[in-house]
Amino acid sequence: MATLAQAKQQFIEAWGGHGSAWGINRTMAQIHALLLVSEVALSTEDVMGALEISRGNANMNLRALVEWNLISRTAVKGDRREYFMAEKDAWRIATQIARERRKREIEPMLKTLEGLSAMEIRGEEKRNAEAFRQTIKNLREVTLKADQVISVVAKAGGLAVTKKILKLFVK
Amino acid sequence: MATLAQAKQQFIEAWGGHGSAWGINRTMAQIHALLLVSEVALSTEDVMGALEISRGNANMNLRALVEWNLISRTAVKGDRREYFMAEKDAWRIATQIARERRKREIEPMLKTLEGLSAMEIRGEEKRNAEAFRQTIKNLREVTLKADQVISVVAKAGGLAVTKKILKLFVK
DNA sequence: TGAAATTTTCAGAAATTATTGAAAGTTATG
DNA sequence: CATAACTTTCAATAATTTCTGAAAATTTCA
Repeated sequence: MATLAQAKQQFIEAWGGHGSAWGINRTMAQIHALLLVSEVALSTEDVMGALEISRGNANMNLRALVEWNLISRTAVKGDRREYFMAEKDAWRIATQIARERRKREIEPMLKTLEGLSAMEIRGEEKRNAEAFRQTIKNLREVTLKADQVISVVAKAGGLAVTKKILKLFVK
Repeated sequence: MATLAQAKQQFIEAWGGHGSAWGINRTMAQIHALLLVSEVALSTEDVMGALEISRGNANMNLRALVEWNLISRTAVKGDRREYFMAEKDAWRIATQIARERRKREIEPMLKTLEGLSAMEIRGEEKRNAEAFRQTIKNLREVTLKADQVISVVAKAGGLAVTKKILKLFVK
């Protein structure tokens, strides 16, 4: 039987580990976890202390989390320091992550594929050039659909709506 | 105006770059790209030559791609070497990647969250423990839905079906 | 079976990415 | 406006990941 502090610690470590699986670094994910399970807003110093990391590291990753819209800066009256608190709504966390990853992974890929589509190819091998062009076109089309699936889900009204939609497709 | 070879080269480099954005390493993505735009199956030597990489590197990443089900081994008669060819159907490529990432990113996260859910927490701070438990429960629920969304799409009959489904939700 | 061809492994090297800590930069307040 | 409080930057370093190349293992075929 664990204490609350131990359970939180375990969550922070696990979240840190998973973070690296989906493209954000361990420390950023750990800070996110720490704030997710903190009852109060935390200062940079608090984060440094809790995770035993340097000021520079804490600062850089807090800023990144703010950019991802997963945490926000907040003021504590009578204190000049900046405090941070996490978005706690799981649905918003998920859609925010989806949005951000879409921006980082899918959009650049679409740009690349569109660039290649627009490219004119000189040369003799008409048949091969055509096959290449078709491969790119198909990849682009599928990537675009993935993009749309993510957009639709990220814009859906919330978990309840998504559940209903899913029910239509899951037997 | 580019030659076909130049266009392919550009695709290989771009695909390599994007690969690292979604968790597979540059070389693995480049090999995948190379095979995607190759008209014929290629041997390990061919891949080493085309991308100027070592045998060990080529071998390891070809095997990883086979594990991801993005390429397959194939035989060339009269040749004892193994040859590799890529799945060219864009829809299958996408669903295969989705499946694999779901396995690597979502499943472990669900395991973690379930473990934490099952954990009994001792201690005085009933209210705080309850809030923690609720946070985990919500994260788990949303992760599960994400899992299902991916499953549904990955099992859908193909691009055409997905397009139709999407039309119901995109104005 | 045995020798040649091919594939796999893996320890060390190289490349990349993350972290530190101290200095520079900013901002608030007496 | 001077100084203290706090935040940001960044060059050096550490940690991690990827790659190489040669040796070991496996497979094929005469």
